[in-house]
Amino acid sequence: MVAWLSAPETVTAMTAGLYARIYRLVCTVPRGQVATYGQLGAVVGCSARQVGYAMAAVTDVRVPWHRVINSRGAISTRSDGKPDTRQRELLEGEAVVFGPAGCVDLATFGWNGPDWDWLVANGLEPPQILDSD
DNA sequence: CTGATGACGAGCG
DNA sequence: CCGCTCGCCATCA
Repeated sequence: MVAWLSAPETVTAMTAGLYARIYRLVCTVPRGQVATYGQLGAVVGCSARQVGYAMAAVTDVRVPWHRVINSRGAISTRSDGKPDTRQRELLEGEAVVFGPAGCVDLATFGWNGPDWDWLVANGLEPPQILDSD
């Protein structure tokens, strides 16, 4: 499952750490659902910016990057200042509905987060487990 | 090491 | 709801 690091020699060491976790997490987002940058960042322990930065660096086609949108439920613009139309097409192909404002209803299509088993399997402590006493 | 850069997010008017 | 500012922090020159 590390095929996206097919050329580690041409990639800086960082991609093997944070980016790999982000990509692996994105791969767990089921079809027909969407996750936000901040949500993913909260799981892997980084800011939403880093998640967006990681998505920009995705090259592996197996990573469902199109299921990652911003907190408003809209598709973030690329460096061009325009949203990637391909992303919307892919999501609509998974029965994800866009509202009149070009936004997805996160209450309906929002991802609930990774399973506990996934977190443990990836060596991540479940977030927000504040058992007082 | 220093400074600039972003597929972001929360606030504010 | 819309546009703008500021904080965020890994990455890059």
